Amino acid sequence: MKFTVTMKRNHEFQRLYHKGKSAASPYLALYCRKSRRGQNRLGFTVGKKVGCAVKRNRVRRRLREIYRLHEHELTPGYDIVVVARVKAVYAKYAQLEKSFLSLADKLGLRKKAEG
RNA sequence: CAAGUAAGCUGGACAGCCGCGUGGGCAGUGCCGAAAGGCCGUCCAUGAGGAAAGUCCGGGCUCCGUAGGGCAAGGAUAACGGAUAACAUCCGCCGGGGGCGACCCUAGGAAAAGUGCAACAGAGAGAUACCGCCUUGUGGGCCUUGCGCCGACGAGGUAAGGGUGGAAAGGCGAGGUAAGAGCUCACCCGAUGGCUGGAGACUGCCCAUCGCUGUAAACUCUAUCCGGAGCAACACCGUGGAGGGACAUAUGGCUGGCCCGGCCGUCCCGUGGAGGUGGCUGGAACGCGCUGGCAACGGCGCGUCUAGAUAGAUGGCUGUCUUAAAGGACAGAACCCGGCUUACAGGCUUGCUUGCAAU
RNA sequence: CCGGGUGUGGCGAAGCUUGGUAUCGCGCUUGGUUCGGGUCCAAGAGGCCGUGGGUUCAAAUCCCGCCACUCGGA
Repeated sequence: MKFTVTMKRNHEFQRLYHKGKSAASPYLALYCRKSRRGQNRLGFTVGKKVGCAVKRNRVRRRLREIYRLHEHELTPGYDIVVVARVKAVYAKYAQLEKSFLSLADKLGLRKKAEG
């Protein structure tokens, strides 16, 4: 992921939950906030409620893959947090992908489609 | 063939494209840096489990404490013999229980060291006479006048029978007796001691004595074992900050109109928050062969190196094959080992038992 | 990684130490009182004591395994 660093600190997540814009679907919740950097910062939250370690890992890996494949479509300069909900465990990859893209559209993160 | 029982194996394979962690190589006069080095690119190798889980035991390792050891407290374990670094694990075996059987289950020391508890029911729960049975005394009733029968009150004997209970104090039979009673006898059961066999627990067509409620996963007693904490241990580096010392306290800067006042420097020592590095994987290791042992397990030889992350690397798409199905069994290393417990779609192998059929 | 606590009618709690009858408050149902409702009075229903085993004559209670929730420390 060329234009992205990961977010690790708890207080960074807390700031986004309180001050960022948000959008939600049955599978995911998305928080974002504009920053002054030239690159995006990305964080994932997969709570214990989702399931055991294997299930949490599977969801997180799928979400990271979705982000990686669509990174070039997003406008840089945002902090983004993706929160997985309980239903995400039972969702297929395509459903998660569709859900993520529609949420990104809602928050205006995607570049205008060119051509 | 069906039903069952025990043990073990497996937990998809291969290929392509994009992407990730670790280790190594190469290259660009690429980028950052004073340098060491780091980043980017590319190639190669490698990359979760049988339970990695729960964190229930045992050990290694590290630190703390301790001259060395003992006692107490607290905790754990509990037939016997062995295996092991050790264990509450494993193997063998004994006793008890279940099953037609293969086989399975078993916290299995001491109740005669002492204390406690045993509700309700029942006459009575180491203690007993409620009903009953028997003997006898007193005073009645009846008529068939007898060594008669009936019931009442009292004194005593009895543990056979009744009912209660989880349990009534060895069981059954015979003798015996007023009625009864291990009171006596035969058989059986149990306990203790001796003898026999066994390494031992234990055992027996043996002998003697005795007949004792249950509960210790109630307190307790006996024997054995245990110092405490845990890789967020621990060691090192450590912008800043707080502390101490040395130099300088002249000039300068900031606050300020000016004076007074306050703050600001460099080096060393030491503490050590955030963060970083080590600890970090070669080990009671794995595979094969030979060998000792009934087995657990041990010995010898040869070969192999096989995750090491730090918000945490295995994902996405596609094809082929095996398959009834792989799309969705259970499930993700976090210092490392030995066990235990729990979860698990299915598939496969072997031994044994019972039943049916055929030979 | 280490250590502790809780689970009992619909809700909140006692009972567990020292085993034998599951109790209390609110709520619920029915009846009465009232013109009607509340209050009050009387009666009643409702609990595999989280789950699976074991010890015991007998387990909510004692012991072991598991599940869920929760607290503390490094």
